[in-house]
Amino acid sequence: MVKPSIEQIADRITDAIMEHRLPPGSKLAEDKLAGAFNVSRTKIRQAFILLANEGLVTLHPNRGAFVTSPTTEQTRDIFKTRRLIEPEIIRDVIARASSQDIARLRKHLEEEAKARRTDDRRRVIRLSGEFHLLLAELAGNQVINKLMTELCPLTCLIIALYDGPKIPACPEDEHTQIIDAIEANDSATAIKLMKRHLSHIENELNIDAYEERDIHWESIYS
Amino acid sequence: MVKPSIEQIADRITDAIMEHRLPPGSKLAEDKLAGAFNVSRTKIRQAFILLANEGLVTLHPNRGAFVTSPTTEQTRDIFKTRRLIEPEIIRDVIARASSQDIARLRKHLEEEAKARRTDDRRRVIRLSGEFHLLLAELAGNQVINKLMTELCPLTCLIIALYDGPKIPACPEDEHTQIIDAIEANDSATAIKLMKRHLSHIENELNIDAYEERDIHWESIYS
DNA sequence: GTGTTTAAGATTGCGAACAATTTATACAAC
DNA sequence: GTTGTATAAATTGTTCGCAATCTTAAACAC
Repeated sequence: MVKPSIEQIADRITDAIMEHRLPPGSKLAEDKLAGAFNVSRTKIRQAFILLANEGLVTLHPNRGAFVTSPTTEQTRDIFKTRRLIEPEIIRDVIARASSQDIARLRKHLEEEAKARRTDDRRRVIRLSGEFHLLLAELAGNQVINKLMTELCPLTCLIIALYDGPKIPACPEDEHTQIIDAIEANDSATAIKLMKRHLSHIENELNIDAYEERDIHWESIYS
Repeated sequence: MVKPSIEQIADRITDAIMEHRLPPGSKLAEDKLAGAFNVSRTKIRQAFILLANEGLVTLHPNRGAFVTSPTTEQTRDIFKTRRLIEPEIIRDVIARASSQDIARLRKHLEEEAKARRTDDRRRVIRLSGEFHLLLAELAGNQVINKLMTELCPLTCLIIALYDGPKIPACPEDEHTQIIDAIEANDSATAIKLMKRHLSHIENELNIDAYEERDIHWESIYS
């Protein structure tokens, strides 16, 4: 049995967070994870450093690692950034994507639809996020791609925190419409749909219910 | 003597890279750094993980950590991303910045000018980068701010690799003009100037081999 | 019953020691 | 002079143990 690398450990934890198996606020005990992955605590700590740098995990000194609970400010910043970046991704995809790439996107849509039909909610959430990751990959900008690989899991975390009773992460047909517009080289429409899509997700969140999560102690005791 | 945190170690190394005291390709030996910072190798390795995640350092398994030598593709992606993001930063700064914030920017321009007058080239390079970081900070978007704190040192690295014979990282007056336009709430002009500014930097680069120098750790981290 | 103090237990932070791997050196062969 | 190989040295990768800190629980006072 070969031991996993730090990145592999971080990826496994990221997957668990994206699928909501590790809800926001979960304690990540070093010993438990070291046992689960069959490695020493050192490697777990190193994986935590990676995850903390991406914002998925928050480290409290001497107290341990916890799955981040994004604040409303972070939520706003994340969606604002995605609305800035993903239109650019679409422009690049339209400029660069081959027919094979479009086929990959279509295949991904199939996977999403299948997961939806079988009511595999966790899989739906992850695949919805990975649709945006696939687009970022096809755009061919490594900097933006890396940024998206951080923002997508964070968005999943936000959905876990704030999502309404029956909201599926991303409405399926919106993804399909975006790909239709991309395939038609209609960047204006694709960008408009993407922006609307992101706004849909953000607006479906009921942030008000959880406003107590980001309390400004300074303003209270000033 | 209090021991530095992982982040402080990473920041010190980042500073050294930004000031071109650690040129691209430099080997970062764990023992040497552990001695320089008076900590165990464990913390140095953790700092490396942070720096590698930001792209400043490249880890070669069993061979060690090296200051990254950005490729031409990475250079293109970094500048493309900055041209996308920094106009948005300017919009936000114009929308949010107080007169105090403008004063901070003016003060920074003073610092830059002073470093230029005293021919402190390393300081000029770093301050030029930090001007963009200050703008990002004032924009108030933590996601974008974090991205810029990664892209700026990388840009310094690129300048170290590819800069021409006598190009000062950023022409001084361009920064001043951008602030003038921001203070006048003229976002169109400020954005145009910023894009032109970034293009200037990118276009001044010439693709040449870099010269590897010997590094004296004691003098750098005394 | 509520709240405080104290002690035991558990967890994290750190560094030293050991193992695995690479790099440097010496030397022989061609 | 170069190439190849074997050995030694140096460096990285990992584990383990100990100290510091936090958490829990029990004992105690009110």
